Amino acid sequence: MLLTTKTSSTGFWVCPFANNSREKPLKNGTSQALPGNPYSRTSLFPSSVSHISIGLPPKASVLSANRTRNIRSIDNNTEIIKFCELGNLDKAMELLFKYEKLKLDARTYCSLLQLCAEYKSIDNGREVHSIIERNGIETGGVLESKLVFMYVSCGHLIEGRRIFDRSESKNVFLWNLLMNGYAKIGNFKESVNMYYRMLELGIEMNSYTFSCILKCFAALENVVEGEKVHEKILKLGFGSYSAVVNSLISFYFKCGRSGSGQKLFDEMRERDVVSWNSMISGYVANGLAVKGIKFFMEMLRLGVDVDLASMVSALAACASIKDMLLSRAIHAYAVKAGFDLKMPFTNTLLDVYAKCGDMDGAVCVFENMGEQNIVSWTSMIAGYAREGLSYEAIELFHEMRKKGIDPDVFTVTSTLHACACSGSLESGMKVHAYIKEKNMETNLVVSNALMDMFAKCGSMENAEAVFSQMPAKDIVSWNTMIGGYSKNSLANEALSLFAKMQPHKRPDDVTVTCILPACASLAALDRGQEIHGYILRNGLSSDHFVVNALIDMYVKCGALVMAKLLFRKILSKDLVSWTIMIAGYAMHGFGTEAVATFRKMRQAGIEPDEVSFISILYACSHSGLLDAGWRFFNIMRNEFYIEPNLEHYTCMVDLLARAGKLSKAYKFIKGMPIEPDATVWGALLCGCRIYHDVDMAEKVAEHVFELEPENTGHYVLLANIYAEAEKWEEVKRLQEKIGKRALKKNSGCSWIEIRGKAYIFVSGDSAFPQAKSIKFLLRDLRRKMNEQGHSSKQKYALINEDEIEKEVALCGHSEKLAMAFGVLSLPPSKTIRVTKNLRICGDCHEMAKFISKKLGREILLRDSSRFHHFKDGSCSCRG
DNA sequence: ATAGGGTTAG
Repeated sequence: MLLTTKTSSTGFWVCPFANNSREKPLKNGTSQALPGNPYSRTSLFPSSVSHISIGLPPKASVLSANRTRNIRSIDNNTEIIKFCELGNLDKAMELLFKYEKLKLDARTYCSLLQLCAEYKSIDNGREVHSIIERNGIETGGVLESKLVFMYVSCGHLIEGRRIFDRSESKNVFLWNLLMNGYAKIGNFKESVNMYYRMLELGIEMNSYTFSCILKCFAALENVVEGEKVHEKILKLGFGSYSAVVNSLISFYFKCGRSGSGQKLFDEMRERDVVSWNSMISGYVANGLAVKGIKFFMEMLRLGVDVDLASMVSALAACASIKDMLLSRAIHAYAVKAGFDLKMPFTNTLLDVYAKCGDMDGAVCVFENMGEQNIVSWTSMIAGYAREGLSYEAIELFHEMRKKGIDPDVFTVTSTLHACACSGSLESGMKVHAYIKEKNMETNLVVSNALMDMFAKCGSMENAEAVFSQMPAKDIVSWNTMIGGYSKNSLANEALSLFAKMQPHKRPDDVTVTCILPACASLAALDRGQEIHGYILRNGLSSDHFVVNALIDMYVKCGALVMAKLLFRKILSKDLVSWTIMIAGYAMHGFGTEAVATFRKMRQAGIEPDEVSFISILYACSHSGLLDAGWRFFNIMRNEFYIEPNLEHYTCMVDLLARAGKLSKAYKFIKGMPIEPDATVWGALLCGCRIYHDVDMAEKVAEHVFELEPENTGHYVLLANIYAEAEKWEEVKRLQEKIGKRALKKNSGCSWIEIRGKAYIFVSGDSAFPQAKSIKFLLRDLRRKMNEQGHSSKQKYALINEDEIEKEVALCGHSEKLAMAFGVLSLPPSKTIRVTKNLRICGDCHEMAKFISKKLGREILLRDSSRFHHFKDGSCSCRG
């Protein structure tokens, strides 16, 4: 998950830790009422008629045929009503058509509409409606209510609303009905509008009204308005209605006010099962699962009748604390109580297994539950995704579609998560196509998940496309984009989006952990400090992710002292905090301190992982701690059973090469159990340059060129090795090769931040601020260096002839220009902090040392691989 | 005649 230590690339600086490998959800309990919830209390088939279905089995048909004979003599109204009571909508409709022209009783139409509502049969409902209209039946009063009820129940709110609006006798029942209808489809704003309208018109509200409006304000997270409703409830004397108080309790829990919920519960005179259940689920939703379980236990102790909801909530609590033992006990209890075969229960049980990481167990529940619904499938997908089994998750997504189950928003977000984790853009695109097909892009959570998937698959263009067309963006949307830019090495884009965000949304803890890596990668210390200020002002510094990101930022901006200070202040340092600090010491050339920190980490009982080993090996190689390096390499393999990866090998080769053990390094590479890449060979090539081993360099270069033929850096390195050995023929040959391949050289660029503004210098570019004074200063310095015997060694400059000319004219590389600019622009007491995208060149290194001595300035230069701290004529990298 | 608690997500 962490650190991408490519010592030879700038990738190293692009945030390791802070990126949002923080998968914690931002808000809990924002579950919205989904339309068509199969578990609503109003069962589709009332228990009295549950054995009769619309498509009648043969036996039942005979039965109803007999009945038809028996009731033939009875009048038309009674006849239809009889069938309605039996739940036989088809037959009732048949008769209705038969007597279409007759004016039937209002109560007959009412019965029919009631049945249509129960079966959610909009087509039949519309037929009844039109027959009523054609016969000119007076629809005032009950019939009108029934019509609205039918439309709302069938999910056709607009038509229900039309009748409601025209109605002259709007009673509180109808108001409640519509308000609830809007709430059910998630249109809480319209419910709230209706509530305010009721207030205006002075309509007498009842307990149903309050239950509904509290649910809406909870969903809209409008605590203030909800509290006003609370006052009204007390004033109107509804404070003792259990349904109302229960609604209040869940309202407070959903708004994160557990204390208020608890207080209401304590003060209740008569608690019913729903009150208890609200407490369990309330605490679970607020991350206090143990407290939730305590309420469940208390119910059992007091002999309160637990129902399905109690069991499900208790089980959900087990899932959130991953308590398999307790969930087995609850499962056993559920078997006794007969809840174990209910869909919500099995689904939750499945989720417990999945959340505990036992996917085999989850599969077992899934296969044995007989019938699976969309929740079962989604839990499986989410489980696989969490376990990193992305392939399985994506497979299930397609499988459920084949089985005819339509994935919903929950399903697609889980699947997208799987695509994101595995970085499979292709699968992600397929899910995107499905989302478009189902018009799900309008859903905020879905859009956020889509952007996250695109960002993690490295396609910020696609993420941007989704982001820009979102009508409403929440904090997660902004954080996802900023984090995406950060992780995709687009630090400037991250910073500019961060700035754009401010007028819309207040940055939170996640935002700052997303933006700090961008500051770190740009070495933008001033910006980083501003954000540190924001963190302090807004009390975000108690968050682990924030503090770690902050330390990482300070390390990478060269403010090691500040990083150490913050690190010392952390009370419970986690693996990431330690690893950042070890890497920090490593980058700054404090190998011994890195080793000591590693030891302290182990003393603190923290187990190192492969990333912390990369850091410590990197520290050893950059400080030349050969023996220590080997020791850690062996500890990693033998004590922690961590198989070294390419990055570990690169560190070891680097370590050997810097120590001059070139042939040993060569043999080491040859003996690697995994295929070495160009970076591994490149580390050895660097060693060849230090020790002027041309023969070895040629051998090594072959491998490097083969693996990365397009990387000019390698050719330049070999050319320099030839030049230093004065093999000019070879140099020329290589230069021709570079020319023939028309390889574009990575142009060097350096920048320096002065009072929050970054000044960028590109080598070969003559347009930069204060050009005259900089050139003058550099020429002067060069002259003084020559006088003191620092001959500007020609070998440093042998890269490319045109460039030499340019650079001579400009008195040097970009880092020289930036340093000179720093000398001119900053007061003498201030450290000059320069950042370079490539490695510092030898000549610039010499000059930096010279400046530090001659002008008494401290220079901190960050190149692509480490920090160079120049002071009193020497550098922390010791050459 | 309508409600309050219960499973899946960024």
